[in-house]
Amino acid sequence: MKFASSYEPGEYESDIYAAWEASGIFSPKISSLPIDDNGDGVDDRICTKSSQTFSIVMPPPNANGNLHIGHGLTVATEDSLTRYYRLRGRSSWYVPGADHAGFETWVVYERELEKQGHTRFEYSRDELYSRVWSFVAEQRGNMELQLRALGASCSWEDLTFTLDENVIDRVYTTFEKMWNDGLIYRGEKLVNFCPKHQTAFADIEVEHEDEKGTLWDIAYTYDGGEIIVSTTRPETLFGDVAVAVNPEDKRYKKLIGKTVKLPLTDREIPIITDEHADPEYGTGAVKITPAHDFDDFEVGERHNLERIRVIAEDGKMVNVPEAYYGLTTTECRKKVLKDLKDQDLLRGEKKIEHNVAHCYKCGTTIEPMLKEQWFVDVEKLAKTAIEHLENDEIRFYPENKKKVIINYLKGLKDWNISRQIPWGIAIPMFKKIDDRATDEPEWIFDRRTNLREIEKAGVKYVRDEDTFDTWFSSSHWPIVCTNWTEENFNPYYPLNVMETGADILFAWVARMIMMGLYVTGEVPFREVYLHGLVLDEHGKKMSKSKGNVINPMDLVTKYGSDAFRLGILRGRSAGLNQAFSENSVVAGRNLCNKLWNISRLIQSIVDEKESTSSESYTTENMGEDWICREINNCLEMVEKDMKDYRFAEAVEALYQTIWDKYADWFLESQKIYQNAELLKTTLETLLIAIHPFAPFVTEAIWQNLSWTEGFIATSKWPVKLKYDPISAEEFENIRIIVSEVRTTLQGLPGTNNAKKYNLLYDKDSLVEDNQLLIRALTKVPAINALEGAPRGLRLALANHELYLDVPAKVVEEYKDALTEKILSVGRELDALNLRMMNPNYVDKAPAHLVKETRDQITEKEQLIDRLKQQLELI
RNA sequence: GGGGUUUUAGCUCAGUUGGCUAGAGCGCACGAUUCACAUUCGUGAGGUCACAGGUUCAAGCCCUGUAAGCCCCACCA
Repeated sequence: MKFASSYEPGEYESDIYAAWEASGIFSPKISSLPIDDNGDGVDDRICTKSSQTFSIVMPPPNANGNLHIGHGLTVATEDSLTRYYRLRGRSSWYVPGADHAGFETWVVYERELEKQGHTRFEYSRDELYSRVWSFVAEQRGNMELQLRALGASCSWEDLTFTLDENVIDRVYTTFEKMWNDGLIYRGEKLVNFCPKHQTAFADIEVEHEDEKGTLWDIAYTYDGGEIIVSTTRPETLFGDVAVAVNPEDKRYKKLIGKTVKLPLTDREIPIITDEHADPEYGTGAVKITPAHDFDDFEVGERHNLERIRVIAEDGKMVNVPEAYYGLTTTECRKKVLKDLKDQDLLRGEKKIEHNVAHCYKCGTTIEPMLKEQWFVDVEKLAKTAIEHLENDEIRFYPENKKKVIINYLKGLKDWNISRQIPWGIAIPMFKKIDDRATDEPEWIFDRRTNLREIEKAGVKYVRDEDTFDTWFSSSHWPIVCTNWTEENFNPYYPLNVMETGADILFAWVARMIMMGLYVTGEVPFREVYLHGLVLDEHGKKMSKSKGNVINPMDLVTKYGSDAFRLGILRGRSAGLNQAFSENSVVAGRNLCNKLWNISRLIQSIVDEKESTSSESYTTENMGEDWICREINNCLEMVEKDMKDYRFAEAVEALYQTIWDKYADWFLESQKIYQNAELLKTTLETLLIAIHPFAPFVTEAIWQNLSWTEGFIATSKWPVKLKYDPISAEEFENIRIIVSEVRTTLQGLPGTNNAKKYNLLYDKDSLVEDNQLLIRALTKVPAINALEGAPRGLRLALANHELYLDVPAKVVEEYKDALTEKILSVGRELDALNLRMMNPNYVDKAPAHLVKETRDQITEKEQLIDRLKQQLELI
């Protein structure tokens, strides 16, 4: 095959991915079944487990949607790790996933139904479930194709969908265990309820926003007086069961224990004391509505108060006087206010700013609603998780997140796992409907959720209509993706690393840790790497409403998959929300093209030399030793950066080495002396080293090169190159000389100086021996031995006797620049001398630093001498 | 209210145990040119490291405080 003059990703990427996939190289090589090769009855995988495997699972993208830029970062990060460890020889398993995304998908589907003029209430739960299933099935596939386009080297036959049978099975097993352990309870609690979506939300799914509101003062009367309470929700007064005042509040001391008449009703309610009442706020007296307010619920618990529900799930009034019955909360508020005013009980109103909870999908105000729900008692789970975290069993990147997650777990409230939507895993609980069977428990666990009714021992039960909170099932992710079981040892569990967004640290990571420990007794992963949000180029959050959303697929199409991966990893570090810049993707694209052309050049040299394939090379000149040293340094940096999850730094090191060192110095030098075997080895080394980040272009090159075999994706991580360190260091002198020649020529008056002036050397074997090379790198027309007295312009930085053969007239024009240079070196010298004159520095600083300073002083002094010689030559 | 985090060149970011004469990419300026690559090569100009104190021989880095931004959690009847 031939190398075109530029790399066109579109021509290679899909074919390459298809070839990888067809060859099965992304499947892990170690079976998940027990192996006992030596017949000692012990599973042989146990001893070598951690050093031989690498496992990572994909946070499942929504099966129903397209990938966004955050997924792009996720894949770039996770796949780089996977490919790196695969090259390092580990049996690597990257398990892909798809999320049924319970609520997200439900919202989309319900909108779809509305468009068709239907509502969910026309169908049974089971009908809805199968309808959404088909809906998602139609959409699925998009997301998987996009993951392939990003180069994700995952094991597709292991793709796990969150509604797969084994997932449901595992979730039921856990639930059953929790039920038997008494960790599951049915409780009447206030939940965040969205009246539009008719479902409860976890606290974490609710968004709080500041809003303008009104605080009304209402008079609650008693015989011979009244107490004024302040409220933002007058319509809930029908649910009031008490008025609370602060025990320290002197104003109301006398009223404690009295009863007052609840306005617009005949009911009498007591005046109680509770810390919750803030004397500073409003009138200091607060109405207590346990069924419709979170704080009041707690006050009610403390004082054992009744909970009166006055708002139904559809957002309409119930359990209220006839005149208000069936009104919406808004209508009811109006009427209550009007009626209070008519009865002269409304004593004032004040505009305030307060924080209101909203549904994160539709923006509807969340109604705290009293509901029977399934809860997980999290106390023990959280406690165990904290113990293991404090025991440093999981390493976090960034480190500080460990503290944050422990802090969260310490204050964790019981977990409401019921959701009132059909799209999800059915809760496997059945309620007794046979009242005569009084000895039987009210609720029983049963896996047969495909049935609406079951019969056990002659008693009939009906299935709970609710489904699980998605986090309940996804907290099993490391367990279900690796097919962990109670019976067999699994070499892929715990995962080596969990990679995900820092924004779901609480919702997901914390729950996976609790669940992993509960189910398997082990932490589910050894390390956690959290990435931040990808912000737009101005550092703002991407959102549809702002119109600043960037589609990763557009970038892949425009610049190639590798360019996207290199670009998105650049300038990014763990846990931080950082801006995205298309420029970085452009730089990535350019690097791919550079790699392509480097390979093209090397292939042409190899062809020309008809190099017979031999494994070893010998270095023959300084540049060759030098590049081996630089490549070794680069490998070391990449290895360390990968261990520390410093992807941006690893990419940076490779970029600098490939471009600045390999292409601009080494390959240029190879235009004089060519070492085909070394070129082959060094190219392979660099291609493999950057393969984790740029899989497609490196594979495309690998397949085009005449001497390589197999896939680069499954090649071996390179060993360090052998070289002569003294020779390598000598090449630095050449670099210094070349750089100075270039700089000086650019600084001289006139243009095209490189072609005008020759370089003269005096008794210098380094320059004499490397004339060709220096000429090629500097472009000077000739390099000659100096004859007679020194002339022209002496090069001062390089510690060699070198002169540019420049006419006196030109040097004269350069004089000012030279004088300025002498002054600036003089200033640096002064600073160094000042440091040495400080006795504390000489006494206290480490000896090697003091010596370094002394050496620098000597160097500067010599440099000034040489610069002065330049002046004298004029 | 609690917690976290950021502030370094025009822009986006490195700077890991204090040794810095503060780096990179992009952008900018100047120069080169067809023999791997204009998705190129060479050279250069850009910085009171947010601010104020402190510790130290030495502070971008450590400590105290201030300011501005961002994120998360809790919550205001």
